[in-house]
Order: sequence, then C-alpha cells, then structure tokens
Amino acid sequence: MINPTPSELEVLNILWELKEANTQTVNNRLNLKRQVGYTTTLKTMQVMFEKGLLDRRKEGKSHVYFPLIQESIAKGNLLTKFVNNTFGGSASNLMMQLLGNKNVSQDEIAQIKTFLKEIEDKNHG
Amino acid sequence: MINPTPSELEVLNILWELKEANTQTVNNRLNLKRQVGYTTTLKTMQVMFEKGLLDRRKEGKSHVYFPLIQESIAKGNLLTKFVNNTFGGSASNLMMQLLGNKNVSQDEIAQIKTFLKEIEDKNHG
DNA sequence: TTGCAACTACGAAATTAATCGTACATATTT
DNA sequence: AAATATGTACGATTAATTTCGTAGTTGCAA
Repeated sequence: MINPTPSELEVLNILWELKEANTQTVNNRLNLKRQVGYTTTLKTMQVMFEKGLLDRRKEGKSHVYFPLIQESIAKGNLLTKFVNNTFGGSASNLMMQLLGNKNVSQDEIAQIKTFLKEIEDKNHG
Repeated sequence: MINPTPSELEVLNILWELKEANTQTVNNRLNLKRQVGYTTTLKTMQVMFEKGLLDRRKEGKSHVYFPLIQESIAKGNLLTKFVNNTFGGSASNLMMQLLGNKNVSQDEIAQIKTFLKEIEDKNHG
C-alpha cells in the first residue's frame, strides 16, 4: 500500500478530476493555488510514475498521465493512517473532534447529520 | 499555529495522559510500542521544548516536561489540516469516506451513530 | 537546415524529520 | 578521591520529500 505524499496528493486530486492530463496542464492547475516550477511538477509526476501511482502514454510531444489508484481507496488509506496516528484508531473520537471543531461550519455539520439520517433510514426502512 | 510531527504527537499523547513526566518515563512508554533510543526521545522532547510545544522544570537530576498545548486544540488543528489536504476542506466528505471505510469496525460506526443521535436528541429535546 | 519552442530526463541542492553516538555534568557510593 | 549511574547537550547522520538547474530531444516554422 503506497500512500501518496502531500505534493503527490495535490497532483492526484487534479488527475482524478480531469481523468488525465499532461504535465503542463497539471502544473497550471497547481499554480492556481501556489507557485510551483514546471520541472518540480514534472519530477513529482515522474516519481509517481515510478512508484506506480500514475501511468502515462505518449501523445504528440508530451506524456499524458493518469492515475492508477482509485480516489476512494487512496483517501481511505490516508484516513486510516490518520485515525491511527492522531486518534489512536478510534473513528468515533475523530468524529467527536470533528463536530466540536470550530473550523467545521454548521452547514457541514448539518450535512453530516443528514447523511447519517439517510443511512439510518435505509437500514431501518 | 505549530503542528506536532508524528513523533512529537506520540510524545504528546503520553504527556497528555500523564500530565507530566521525565524523559526516562516517556521513553519507556514509547518502547512499549516500538524500539526507540533514549537520546532520540530526549532530542525530540528538547526540540519540542524549543518549539514551545512543551515546557519543563528541573526536578532533582532530571527535567520534568509537560505539554503547553491542549489535546483537543492540537488534534483539532491536525484534523483541520488533514481535511483541507485530503478532502478539500469538506468534513462531510471525510465522514462519508469514514463510514464506507473497511478499516472502520461496525462497532465504531454504531458508536458514531449513537453519538450523533445524542446530539440530535439534545438539540430537539 | 537552421533556429525556436515545447517537453523530457537527470542529477543535485535544500528542507524537514528522525535517529543516535559521544562527551560532559552532577550526584551518589565506595 | 575514584568509580559508577543518571541525565543532559550537541553534533552528525540518515532518510524522505520537495525543489529546481541544466542539458538533451523532438517537431515545426522560417
């Protein structure tokens, strides 16, 4: 199980959205949020290719990269690791922290409750 | 806002539990889970002291260290950062991932539901 | 075919975190 | 006082990640 680094996750988030893209496109996207050099992005994607996080095909002059790992699986793995490190493996502890967190909006909390109600209803109905 | 590194968080977890402890005690605790050298633990705690994560007082021959940061605040900060990095800032996305995660036991899920029901009841009653 | 623009490859530097070796200081025991 | 035990400080090493400089390749336009 290969967990992406923070920088790699940024790249993956873009590729999960676009399905596939060349380095230029990914780099432009990254630069909407923060300044990154082109070769930095290229190197990151090459390393990801070597790690097996991405695959690519030649298209014209450039390579088109695409993810080899599913979004839900990658994020699930990261989440599991985070829960273990930070909340001693207790998902409910994380949950309680989340609901008490000032950085989580009331909207988000309402959404979570709605989501859980749906699950409840599905199970009981 | 200084976020502890993974190793630092391990130390903090011990100190939050014990309120305060010397390096020897912390190191012994760490070694229940994995092998760590004494000077490694010492160095980590010294760095944490420099960063302002811990304070200490001289007691006999050794220093007694104690946390300067509250558990809920530290974990809340880590959680916020994680939600931002991994789930684009959406706590409900994290939530959905959590409930679908194979690594989260049915017990945990039940506990979360119970916990949310309590909140619901408290709000509606 | 020469020159330019767009990509790519490679290596290396810079940063951060984690780890430990070694030496020093202090207190206690003999 | 010498030996021992305990704790501390400091520097150095290792490893992982992030970053970028530079050079090479390819294709197209002048």
